[in-house]
Amino acid sequence: MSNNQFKKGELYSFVTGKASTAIARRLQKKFNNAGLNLTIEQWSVLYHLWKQEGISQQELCNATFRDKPSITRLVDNLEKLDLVKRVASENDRRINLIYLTKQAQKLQEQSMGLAEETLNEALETVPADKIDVCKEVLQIVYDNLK
Amino acid sequence: MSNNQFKKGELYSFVTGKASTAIARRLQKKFNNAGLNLTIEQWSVLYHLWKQEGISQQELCNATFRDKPSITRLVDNLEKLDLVKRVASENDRRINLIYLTKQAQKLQEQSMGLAEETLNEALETVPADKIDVCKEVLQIVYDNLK
DNA sequence: TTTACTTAGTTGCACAAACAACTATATGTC
DNA sequence: GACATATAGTTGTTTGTGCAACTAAGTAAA
Repeated sequence: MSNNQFKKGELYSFVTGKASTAIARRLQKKFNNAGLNLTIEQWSVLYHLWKQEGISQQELCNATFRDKPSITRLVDNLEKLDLVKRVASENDRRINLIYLTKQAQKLQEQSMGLAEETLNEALETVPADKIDVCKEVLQIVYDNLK
Repeated sequence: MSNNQFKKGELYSFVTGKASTAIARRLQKKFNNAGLNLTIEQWSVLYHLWKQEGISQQELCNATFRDKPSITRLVDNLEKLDLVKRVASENDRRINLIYLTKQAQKLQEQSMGLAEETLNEALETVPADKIDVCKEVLQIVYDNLK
């Protein structure tokens, strides 16, 4: 069917995720400037734990689209930063349930504020209906490939 | 002005680039299956060299949105794979001009074909006008943040 | 021409991703 | 219960990114 929207020059940005890379860099800078000692990847794990803590590493894999080794190491580093704790499940000894520390709970409001701020800067001047179309397309892309 | 399009659940995908990550993974798999021993990042450098070779590492930085150390190492690895050569500029001894080897020239058609194929799979079922809006929004995002 | 400044590229370090191979625990079947 | 199989998580290796600090080479001004 060849959806031939993509002449050469346009192919590149889609594959490399120019826009999302720019967003992530901007947010990382905001974290650094605010003295938050936190990577975007670590934040993305906390993001899901703020919604619901006490979930397994496997559930974090599914939520963050990462493989198991990536989550193992992110949880390692978050534990070193004293932001999460691994707690072995009572029912199933294979499973680690991940809980937030008090310190991590304190980070939620500030970091989510910076993330929202970043997106507002990114989408300044973009009309709401176009944002909606864009979100829709990106969701379809993900669904087509997952 | 608070472009409040972003409730919590939607914020995440934008920051993490879910869609572009999925595209890159799919393309990497296609490279692997085709026996192309090439990372997406290496391909993204070749991509610009196929358009114009003999450019400097700094120009590759600008073209690929990477910093100098990243390009240094990508060129290192491409050199090890015998896909590019560094040639010191005659006029300015600080500059390395990057040239493609014959082997790299052979990769262009096949890898670009796989990239196009990937995008067609990603955008299957997405109407052309929506793709256009999406491209437009992503470009604005990039311009707003760069 | 000596000094200061700028630009191009490299190196070291910490962090992260993808893959393969591994351990430990659980489950299902005979 | 003993076996095979599946699932959860870890470790090793290669590759890439971002930052800071560095070297080498070019430029400009005294």
